[in-house]
Amino acid sequence: MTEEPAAALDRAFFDRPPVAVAPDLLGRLLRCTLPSGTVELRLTEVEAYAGPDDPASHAYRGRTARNAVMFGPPGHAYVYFTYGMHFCLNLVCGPADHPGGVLLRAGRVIEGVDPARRRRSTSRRDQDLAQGPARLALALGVDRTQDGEDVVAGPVFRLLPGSPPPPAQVRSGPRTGVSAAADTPWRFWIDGDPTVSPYRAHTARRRPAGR
DNA sequence: GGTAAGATCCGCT
DNA sequence: GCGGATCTTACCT
Repeated sequence: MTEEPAAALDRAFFDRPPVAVAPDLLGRLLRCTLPSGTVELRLTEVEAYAGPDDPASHAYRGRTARNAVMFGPPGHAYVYFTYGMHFCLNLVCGPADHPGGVLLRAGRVIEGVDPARRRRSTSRRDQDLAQGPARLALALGVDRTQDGEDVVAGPVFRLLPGSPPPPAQVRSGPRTGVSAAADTPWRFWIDGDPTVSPYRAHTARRRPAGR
């Protein structure tokens, strides 16, 4: 009686533009298996980032060493380091000549609460464990080591069908923390879910000391 | 070689 | 609600 692993989403799932993939990711299950523990979460908030046409996308200025994975095959993880201390996890999607991705902004941990809580020592409630993109990456144990990992059938990640919410519960709005293309409603979330991160408009960084 | 801004989070007021 | 932490990336000279 071997337990059959649940069927993963088809690879063609990611062979669509980010704006089409993003809302379709809501309610899906992402499982991450690492030596430090296995964590599975239900995605509740995502953001789409397109390619050269999207000034907010890391792919906007062309291929670099950092964003090379975005220009590779869809269905892989793009992990970047930001603000000097945080990692964020994206899923690469769209045709190879239209590099894009979906930022995973929030989710509800449904398995592996213990390892997630160990990594998120400051988190008080279960709903806070993956509430926000950097928190989500930390709860899963993701860092740059996972950059480029296969999300469909890789040893680390596995994306499962899960239970998509009814269309009426899917909401959209401006992307968070983005100064460019702020009027593009490419952030999608499950309405009323407590794990969705609070919206915060982009705030300009204060001038360095010394006036 | 220097510098400014960044797909953020947390603690304090 | 506001500002500090902390460092990588990319653009400018």
